[in-house]
Amino acid sequence: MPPARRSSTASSKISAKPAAAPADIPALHLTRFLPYRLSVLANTVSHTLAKLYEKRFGITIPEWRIIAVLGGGETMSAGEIAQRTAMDKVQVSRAISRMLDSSLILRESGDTDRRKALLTLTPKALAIYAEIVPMALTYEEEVTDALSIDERAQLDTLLSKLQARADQLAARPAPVGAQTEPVEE
Amino acid sequence: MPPARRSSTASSKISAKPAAAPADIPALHLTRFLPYRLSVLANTVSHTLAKLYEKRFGITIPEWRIIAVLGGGETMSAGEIAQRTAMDKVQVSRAISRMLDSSLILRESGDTDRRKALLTLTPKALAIYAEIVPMALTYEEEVTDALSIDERAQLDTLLSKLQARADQLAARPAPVGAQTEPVEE
DNA sequence: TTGCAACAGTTTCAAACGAAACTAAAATGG
DNA sequence: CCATTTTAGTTTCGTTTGAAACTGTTGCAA
Repeated sequence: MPPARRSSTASSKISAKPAAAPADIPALHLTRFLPYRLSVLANTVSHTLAKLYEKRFGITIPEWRIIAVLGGGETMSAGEIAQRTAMDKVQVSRAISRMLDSSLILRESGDTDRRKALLTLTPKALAIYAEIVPMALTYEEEVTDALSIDERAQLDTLLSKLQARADQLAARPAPVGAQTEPVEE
Repeated sequence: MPPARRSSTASSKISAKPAAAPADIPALHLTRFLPYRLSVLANTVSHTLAKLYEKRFGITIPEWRIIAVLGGGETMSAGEIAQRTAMDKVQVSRAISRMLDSSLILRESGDTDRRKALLTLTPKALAIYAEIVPMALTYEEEVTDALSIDERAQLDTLLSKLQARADQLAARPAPVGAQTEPVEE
C-alpha cells in the first residue's frame, strides 16, 4: 500500500470484535443474494464468450448482437435492432458506426422514411455469422452441460419468469415511500 | 438519420429476399440464447436495484458491495474484499478511495504487513448498511415472488451449477486451435 | 546481508458508457 | 400550408472501466 493518504488513526491493533452491527439487522450474504449471483454469473459467461469472439473476429458484444439479429440476411432499422438486442440506441448507433468502418454492415436510406436507415450485413459479416454461431452455440452447450434435461427446462422457465417480473419492477415509477433525501446523519 | 455518411449504395429498393444465410447454419435466436438472457436479466435487476440505493444513499454498486461484506463490522484488506465481492482490485481500490472521501470507510495500516491496509466501515456506513439491507432484501423478495417455493430452490441449484461450470470454462487456458473443439473430456 | 521475485494497491491511459443535447425528417393540427 | 411535436439517429460531455504499468513492501534465496 504505497501512497496511502494518512487518514486519522494509522496505528494497528484492531479489536477483532465487530464494533457495531446491531443484532436486529437481517444479515445479507452477498453470495446468497440473487442480484449479486446473477450479475456474477452473467459476467463470467459474457466475458468468457466475448473473449472467444473478440480474439477470433475482433468484434465486441454489441457488434456480435447486431450480427446475431441480422444474421438471417434480414434488413432492419437501427431502432428495430435496438429493440431486438435490448441495447439502447446510443450503443447501437456506435456499434453500427464501427461496423460501417470495418465493412460489416451496409446502410441504405429508406425511400419512404429517410430518417430510418435500412441496415444489412455484408457478405463479410455473414461469413462471420456462419462461423460464430456454431461457436456460440457450442459454448452455450458447454455451460448447460452442467444441467440435466429437466434442469434445462426449469432454467428456461425460471429465467422467463424472473425477467418478466424484473421488467415489471423496473417499470414501476418509484418506490412508494422513497424519500429523495440523501441520507440523514 | 442526419449526417449519414454516404456509404456505397444509397438508394432504396431493397430486395426483401434474404440475400444469404445458407440453410445449414443453425439459427441463433438471441432471445433463446443463454448468455444473452443472463446478461439482460442481470442487467435489469442490477440496474433497478442500483437506482434504488443510488437515489437514497448516493452510493454505487461497488460501494454497496463493499458495505455488504464489511457490514458485520468486520475488518479486512482490500484484497480480501476483492475476493468476496468478485470485483477486481482496481475497482475495489477506486471504490475505497471514494468511500474514504465520503467518510464511509476507515483505513488503518497494519503493523505486521504495511502493504495491507485494514478497512472498516464507519458508523455512517453502518447506518447505511442497516437501512439498505432491508431494502435490498425486499427487492430480492419482490423479484422472487414471481416463483413458487419449489422454483426458488431450483433457482438456487441452477445458479450454483451454472456458476461452477462457467468458472471452469473461464479458467480453461484458451481454445488454442482455431477450432472450437470440446477438447479434453 | 543484498538482490530479486512476488505481492498489495494505486495510477495512468485509452476505450466504452449513459444521459442529455442536438439535428434532420416525418407526423400532427390549426 | 406553416408551426409544432414526435420520431430516428447522432454527438457531446463527463464518468466509468479494464489492462497494463507502476510504487512501495515483504518474503525468499544465495
